[in-house]
Amino acid sequence: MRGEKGSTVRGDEHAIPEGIPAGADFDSASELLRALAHPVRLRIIDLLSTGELCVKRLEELLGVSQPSVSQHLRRLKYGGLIESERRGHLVCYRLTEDRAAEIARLALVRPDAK
Amino acid sequence: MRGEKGSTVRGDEHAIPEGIPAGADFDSASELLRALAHPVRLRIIDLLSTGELCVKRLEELLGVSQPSVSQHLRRLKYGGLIESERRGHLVCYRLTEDRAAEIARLALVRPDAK
DNA sequence: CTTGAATATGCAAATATGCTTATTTTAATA
DNA sequence: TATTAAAATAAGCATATTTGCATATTCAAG
Repeated sequence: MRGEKGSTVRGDEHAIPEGIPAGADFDSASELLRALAHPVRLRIIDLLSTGELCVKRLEELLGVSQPSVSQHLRRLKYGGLIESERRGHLVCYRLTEDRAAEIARLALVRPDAK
Repeated sequence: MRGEKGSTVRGDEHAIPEGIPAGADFDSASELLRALAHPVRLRIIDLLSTGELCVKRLEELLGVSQPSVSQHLRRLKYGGLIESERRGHLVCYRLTEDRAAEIARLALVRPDAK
């Protein structure tokens, strides 16, 4: 991307229709969605919606290399979607809020199986 | 991406926890989220949740160049989130289903204003 | 204080995105 | 038919992601 980062606002706008959640933050929202917009991360969120899981277990369940799992977890963590806690020599992850899981579930619903 | 495309499945998995929507299609879901994961597209979805709007009007409301608006619209259209209809020399767009707007609204909700 | 398992990081190459500036297509009208 | 407005496409770039692999780092036991 070349521009700075905010939602581009080039000219003056006219009457704002409505429906826009007051001071909605479209940038943060899109970041949240980007964090979720990856098959592996979606599966991680889905798996964690059941309960806490450690990296090792996720690696097995996902069938993805450990470094890869860690990277995806880091991304989700930066996004504030999950949090971790060390338990012995395992590091367990869990969701910090339900929003992520709700969005994931909505996105996973196939309205009309392709 | 270097590999094919599907959610990587490298080894055999063990007991699948649960919570996973049967034959959930994580790839399609992540595509849907990627389509929404952009501030301008989120605003478009939000604006359209109010009702039909033509490109020209969107261009004004968004303060984004016409080609850019068209590109975002095309992306949303490919994702099946919106549909268009020609009205005179204007082309109007509207949501095809509520899912997109619901996800957008969920993502826009600030649980704890930063 | 070694050892081995579990995690985290760093990199480089391949892709994917998004924006801007033309150019083209479509349909309405003079 | 020639013109014009509106929208879609194409081309060129700069930047971001994703991946796979290699390499650290961190712990918990011995």
